[in-house]
Amino acid sequence: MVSMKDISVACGVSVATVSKALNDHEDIGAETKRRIREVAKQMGYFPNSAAKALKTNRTQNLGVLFEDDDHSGLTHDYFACVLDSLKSAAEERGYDITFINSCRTRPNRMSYLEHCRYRGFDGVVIVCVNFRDPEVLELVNSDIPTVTIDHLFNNTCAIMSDNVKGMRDLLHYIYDMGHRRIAYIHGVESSVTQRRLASFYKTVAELGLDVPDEYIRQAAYRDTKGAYAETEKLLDLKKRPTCILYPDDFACYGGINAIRERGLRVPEDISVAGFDGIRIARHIEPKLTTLRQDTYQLGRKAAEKVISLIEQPKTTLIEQIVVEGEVYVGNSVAKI
Amino acid sequence: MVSMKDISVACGVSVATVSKALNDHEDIGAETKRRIREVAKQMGYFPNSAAKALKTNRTQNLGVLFEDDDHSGLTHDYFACVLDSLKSAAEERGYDITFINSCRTRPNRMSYLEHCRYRGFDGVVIVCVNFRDPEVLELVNSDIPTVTIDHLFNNTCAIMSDNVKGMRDLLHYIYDMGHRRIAYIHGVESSVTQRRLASFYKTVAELGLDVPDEYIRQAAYRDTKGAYAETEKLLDLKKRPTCILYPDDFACYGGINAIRERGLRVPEDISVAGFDGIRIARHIEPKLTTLRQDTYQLGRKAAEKVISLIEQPKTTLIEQIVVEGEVYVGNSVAKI
DNA sequence: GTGCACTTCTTAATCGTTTTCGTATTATCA
DNA sequence: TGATAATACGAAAACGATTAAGAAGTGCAC
Repeated sequence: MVSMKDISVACGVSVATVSKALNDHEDIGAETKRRIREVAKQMGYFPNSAAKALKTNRTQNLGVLFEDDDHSGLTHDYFACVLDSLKSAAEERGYDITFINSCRTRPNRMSYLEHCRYRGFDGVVIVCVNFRDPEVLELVNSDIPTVTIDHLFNNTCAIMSDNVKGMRDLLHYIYDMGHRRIAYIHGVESSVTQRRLASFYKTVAELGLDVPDEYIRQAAYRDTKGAYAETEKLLDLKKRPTCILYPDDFACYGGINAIRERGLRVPEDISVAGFDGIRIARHIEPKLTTLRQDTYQLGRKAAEKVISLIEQPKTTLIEQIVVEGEVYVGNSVAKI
Repeated sequence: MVSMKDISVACGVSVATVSKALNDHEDIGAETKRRIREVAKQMGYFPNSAAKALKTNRTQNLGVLFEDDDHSGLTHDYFACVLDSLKSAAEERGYDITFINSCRTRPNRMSYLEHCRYRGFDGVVIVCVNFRDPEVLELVNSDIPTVTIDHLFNNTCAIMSDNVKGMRDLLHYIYDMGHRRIAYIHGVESSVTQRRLASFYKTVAELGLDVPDEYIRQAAYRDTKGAYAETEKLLDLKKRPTCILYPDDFACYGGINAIRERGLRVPEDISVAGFDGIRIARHIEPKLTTLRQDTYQLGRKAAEKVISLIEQPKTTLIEQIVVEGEVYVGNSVAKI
């Protein structure tokens, strides 16, 4: 590794001068700057991030907390897409991304916050995690700039997919297709679920629909088995729904299986709608009608926000940024 | 941040003593060690990774190069699963994971190798990248311990999914189900494709099957449109295949769509098989018969290997580790 | 009592930067 | 001409750790 020392020798100046020249301080002569920079480039110089971090307390590195109870974080299409977008946006701005270690089994492990301090992350993005975890709270309440995705704390920035509008739009579409008996198998307890569920109730009320209690059921996210089972119960009702909403696209396929196994067709006999808009759902028959969340913007905004919190702490608002999704019209909801 | 200095003051010893106590050097008295450790824990001490890295030239951080031409790295189920497993295995051993910046558009950007030196990665894992990229070659040829996944260089360790055996097993299964006219839509040029294709030819020869040239077609990985188009051509043949192999599960659905649009059924009229074993393929009808690659082992072995290259450079062999997959029997291949 | 070996701890240099403060040189002006 | 200001650079400390080398203190043999 070529260091500033090497450059200073080559140029016959001090390391201080080299440092200042490369960082464009104004007390270095134009010609000297030029020469130093040229030599630096030619010698293939790049700074040592550890030394720089030690001195400046800045690492240009973001920590990403990305874990899931059922260990499906990275393998979860929605979150993977968000992360991918987050990564690109951060890299464009010169920040790298490191995972916050979530291994719980190591002896002498650090808490999330400790790990962040250890690595000196300039900021943190929290995705798809258990937001009631005390360690997450500790992190959120620390002085490290933090952005959460799809969860709202009162003292951090949050990037939220607009689940309220999303659910409303989806319901309106389904209503417009003629459906009046709409069932909703919602996800398990979480703020996202709450939002969607609240929006569901509000919207059906607005639309003047009658939704019997048996139409509201629950299955975990991405749980095809659970969705299958709940769908069966819905199909057993004397007054069947004409359309069923699922927690997410993945689970929706569990429901489709249940429907088809009874010899019913999707969407001719029963319509279904998902949530998320995972890629493959556009390539499999029936193409899922679903609320496609804007993962690109979610990831990008998260990166932008955390970086602005880092670089302009004063001027950056603690706010909630909402990203709208859109109804993707497949062919899983029939016109009736 | 509490530093060793703080602990040394609190304990009335020198920082050197603190450092050695915490690192369990043997020239520190047992009682002193105990006291120092207790105080350290109580004060909430954790080392500063930057300072440590600066001094030791070790970061306990792995770089992961994870990019794709079509920018589908993280959103690609197979690679996402590999990365997830890699991450877990690395974290269990105390290593963190940072993405090697692959943003090509930044002014003054670093090459992959430069970025690795800048961050001081102890080792690197290369996944799903363009292996002909000169920057990748530069990285591979450097002195940084490197492990590649699914690609073989002659001077690095490689973790390979056993595509040869995989293809053979899959073909044998299909053969055993009675199929004699088997078509293969293979992926585009890559070492993985070569291996699978070679294994395909070898196996059909062993089985004494006649495979007309029109049965061998090409479509990009994960390209449902391409797979759709090539499937149509196969269906147009006077002598249709009874079973079609696809580059991967995702593409397979493109083929299924083509088949169904002709009013044919899968698998009753035409059988299909995928490759990869992505999660959702087990939940959608027809459940794909596919070669399920062992992403858990691939990621895990990669982490173990690169860490052993780092920690025991002398004793670690430059080798090729092969991870076998298994035929996942769905119901997309009919018995005939 | 002296010498020697152990054990246990300290001193001080070092890693590659950044940054404050000081200094030498030149320019400006009364 | 001499004082002052502006410009361009350097010396040195500091960030938080590691580590080689050295220095006390203790115990033991003779």
